[in-house]
Amino acid sequence: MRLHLINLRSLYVLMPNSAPSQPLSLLDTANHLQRIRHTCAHILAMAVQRLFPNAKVTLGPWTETGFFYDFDCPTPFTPGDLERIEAEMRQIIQADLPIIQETVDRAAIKAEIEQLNEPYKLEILASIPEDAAITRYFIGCPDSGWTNHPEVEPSLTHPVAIPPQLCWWDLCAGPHLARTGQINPQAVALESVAGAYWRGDETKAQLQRIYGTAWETPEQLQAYLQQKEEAKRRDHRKLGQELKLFSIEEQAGGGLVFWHPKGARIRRVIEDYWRQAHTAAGYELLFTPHLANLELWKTSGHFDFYRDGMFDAIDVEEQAYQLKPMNCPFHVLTYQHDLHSYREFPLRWAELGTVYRYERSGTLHGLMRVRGFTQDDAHIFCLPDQVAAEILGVLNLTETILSDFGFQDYEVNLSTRPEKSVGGNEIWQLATAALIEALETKGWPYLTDEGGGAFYGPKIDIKIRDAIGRLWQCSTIQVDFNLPERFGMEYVAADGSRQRPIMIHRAIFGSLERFFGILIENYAGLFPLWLAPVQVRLLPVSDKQRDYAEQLAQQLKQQGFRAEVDQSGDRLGKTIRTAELEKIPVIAVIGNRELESEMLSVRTRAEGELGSLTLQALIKKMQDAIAHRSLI
RNA sequence: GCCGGUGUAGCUCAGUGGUAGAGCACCUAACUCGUAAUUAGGGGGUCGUGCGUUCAAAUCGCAUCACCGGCUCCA
Repeated sequence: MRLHLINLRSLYVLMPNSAPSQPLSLLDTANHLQRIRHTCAHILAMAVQRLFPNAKVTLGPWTETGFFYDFDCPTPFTPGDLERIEAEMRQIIQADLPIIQETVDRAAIKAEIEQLNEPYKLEILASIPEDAAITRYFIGCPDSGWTNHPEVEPSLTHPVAIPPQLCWWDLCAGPHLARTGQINPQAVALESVAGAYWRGDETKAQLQRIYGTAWETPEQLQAYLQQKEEAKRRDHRKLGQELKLFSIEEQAGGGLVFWHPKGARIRRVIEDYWRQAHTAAGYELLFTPHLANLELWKTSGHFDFYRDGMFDAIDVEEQAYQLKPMNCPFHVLTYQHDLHSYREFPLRWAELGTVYRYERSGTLHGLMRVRGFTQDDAHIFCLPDQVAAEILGVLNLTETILSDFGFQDYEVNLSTRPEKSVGGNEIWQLATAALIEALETKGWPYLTDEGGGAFYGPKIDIKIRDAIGRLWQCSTIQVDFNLPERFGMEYVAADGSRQRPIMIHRAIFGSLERFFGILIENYAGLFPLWLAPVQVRLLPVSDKQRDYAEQLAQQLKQQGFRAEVDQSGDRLGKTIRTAELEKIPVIAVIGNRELESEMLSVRTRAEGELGSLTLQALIKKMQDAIAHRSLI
């Protein structure tokens, strides 16, 4: 997942991205942890400049888990450098230097920065509004006569001893701690170095960003590191490999997903469930091509607006054809084939549509960011006064589906009109009001992202919270004024006139690939019984019980279970170990005792050994677990 | 795409200029076994790819592809 850590647009308004309406008050004394982190960023910058006098400082804010600082440094920082920088930071912390705020005069500080040759700081200074107060923060005592870039001989082999009168400063709005010694050096760690662009703009200079984490106590640091380990343990790329769910093949190209038999079984369960749920909610299901004449994409506007995300066109008998990056124009064409009456509305058309988008190589990431994926897409064509009810219907269906996959905690965003957009103000207001009405009827709290909508209409995005608290964006509901206009869509109204329908785009999983990745991580590979690729494995104690085990497996399969017999010929202990490592929910041992008693010795992933059960009792137990979508 | 890192057997990894290794997996044989690894043997790699340096390259250089950590992007 990408964590949006902070807003970098202005050094003077530091705010967590998750709560954009609550900037950190400069007078806020309660945010001790943020002060720790912000001060750590300064200490990091000070340490780096002491060890690497050529490094230019830029800026370094606090984040949700720590801090970072971006440097322009001609030599790349190595992992070994990080260790030395961290050691230097500890020295600065342990020297317990005072941190002193000073309000400065613009012209005077400008001259001072110029003298220090810190071009990025000059740019920051220039971006501070004329009427704003300008402050700097010293680490160490400003009266000591020492200043940045001290004449201390820097050393790359060992930390530089900190003279007590040392001083370093950074242009900054604060807030900070009063002394470096208020930081627990055992609760701070540097994490990684990465590339970053100055001002987040890829046309500007590439900087080196050093990430660190900082907490109030060593225990909190340990807890954070454990959480990171847990996320690593659940990584869908690792589990996907171990559980033989999917792969991405270098020979085929990056970002193209191969669903292996076990992953494909899960996908089929998901798709079957999805089709059933949509049919029940009044949707029709469509199938459309993967490719179409490029003219279609010119008509839709995608060629103008999103060409960068499309693969190059394919020449077909001197006509340009385009691999589809979206399904919507195909649904519009399907609509256009017939003349529609208002009496048919709302029309709800859904498709598991596979789209292909050009994503830059560096952005590809397992199942989360790919170049070919299947959207659980749908388009609703309706009358203006049906929009709010349709949106509400989508919210209800979304809740039903997501909660059946174990997601009950959502964060909802409403995104309004962006600068670059189409359509009249009136219709934007109408659509936005319909989205709000639906959200309020549903009773879901939401955050508003002003200007975050699509160019063609406002949208609702729903993020789900997973088992370890991470948020994932999946569902999206968008009102579209653009496509009906561009394609000249019409319906016949009650008075016989031709009118333009409203179009709603929506996806609940978003992409099947991505949702599968989220499921793997959410369940840590321990899929609930209804999703498990192998639900029950029968383990014959020796070859003598193999035929009997096969008969039982056959009966289970006839009841619709995904059942199989261990064919390895290994000893019992090994077959159990194998089944456990494969995270199979139910295993049943078949030995002579079971053969004679016609029972099964059952062991489940959640409950351990259950003792002897009849086949009927096991079937009942599994049917219950499937009905409740539980782990068993 | 950009910055940095990585690429050796199906998987996880060792191997710093001189005849490619281990564990697991796979195959074969023996054992016919009771709740997380039976024993023995065997097969398997143009060391991501290409070009170069060298008497000699997994090892050094350049290019390229893929992946990893980020940035940027994400209709």
